[in-house]
Amino acid sequence: MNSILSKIETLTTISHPVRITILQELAKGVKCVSDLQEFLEISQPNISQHLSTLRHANLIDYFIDGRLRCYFLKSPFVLDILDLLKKDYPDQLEGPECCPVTKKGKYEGARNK
Amino acid sequence: MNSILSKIETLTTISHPVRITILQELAKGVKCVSDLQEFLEISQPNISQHLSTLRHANLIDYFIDGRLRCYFLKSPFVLDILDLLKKDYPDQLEGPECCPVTKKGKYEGARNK
DNA sequence: CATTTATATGCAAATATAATAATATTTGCA
DNA sequence: TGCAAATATTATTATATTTGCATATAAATG
Repeated sequence: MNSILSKIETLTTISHPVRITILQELAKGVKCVSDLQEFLEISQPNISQHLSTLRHANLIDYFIDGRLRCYFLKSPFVLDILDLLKKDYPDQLEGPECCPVTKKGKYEGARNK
Repeated sequence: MNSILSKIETLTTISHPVRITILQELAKGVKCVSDLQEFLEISQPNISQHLSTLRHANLIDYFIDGRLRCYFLKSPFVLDILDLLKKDYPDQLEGPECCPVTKKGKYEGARNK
């Protein structure tokens, strides 16, 4: 789980509004499927599918309580991502002032974008 | 750029090995397309396509130096994500010990997963 | 001005993803 | 046992993404 590639796969997996919402809920605590149904305006089978996707990506797991499946968050990396989603950002970084150096460029200072 | 939804879109956009590699390079400094060609083992048109994707997502921009296009990173959010990609994580969070409370569960302690 | 270099664009084929609908599985309880 | 609740699975369809290839554009060079 620490290779760049597996983290990119994780990003791919979680980059979906429904799955992010599920993960945000699970970050608050254990939830069973019907708890999640109250938050999500999609069908139960669709929720199950998203849960299955997240589980196969090793990001969540569950235990069983009777007929409930109680899901919880398993990935510390995902927790960090969720934090960044809450964070506030300035619109954009300042671009390089002028004369950046790349291998091929001479860059005499013109920035005629 | 500060809504959760636009951040999720950003995640979707960057969740691709080639695009992450491009962004990591740009995080180090300005690069023109042919600089990037040395890192990436894909065709030039394909690189241009990824750059175009990133640019339309407002994550990078460029300025022109002669026939070079000098790309740079524009999104502070992406910088933070790139940092997380380098970070080291424990394999997984500890699950809830027992008896978590959800709306519907009684959870008398059994954790017969 | 023709050619070369750097880069972009458009389109088609292959592939992946998402939502939906229908059905199945498991458990609790009467 | 049998039924209902909670959840999962599968197939199907619709849509999006990725890549390769051919071509286009724009600036520099001879």
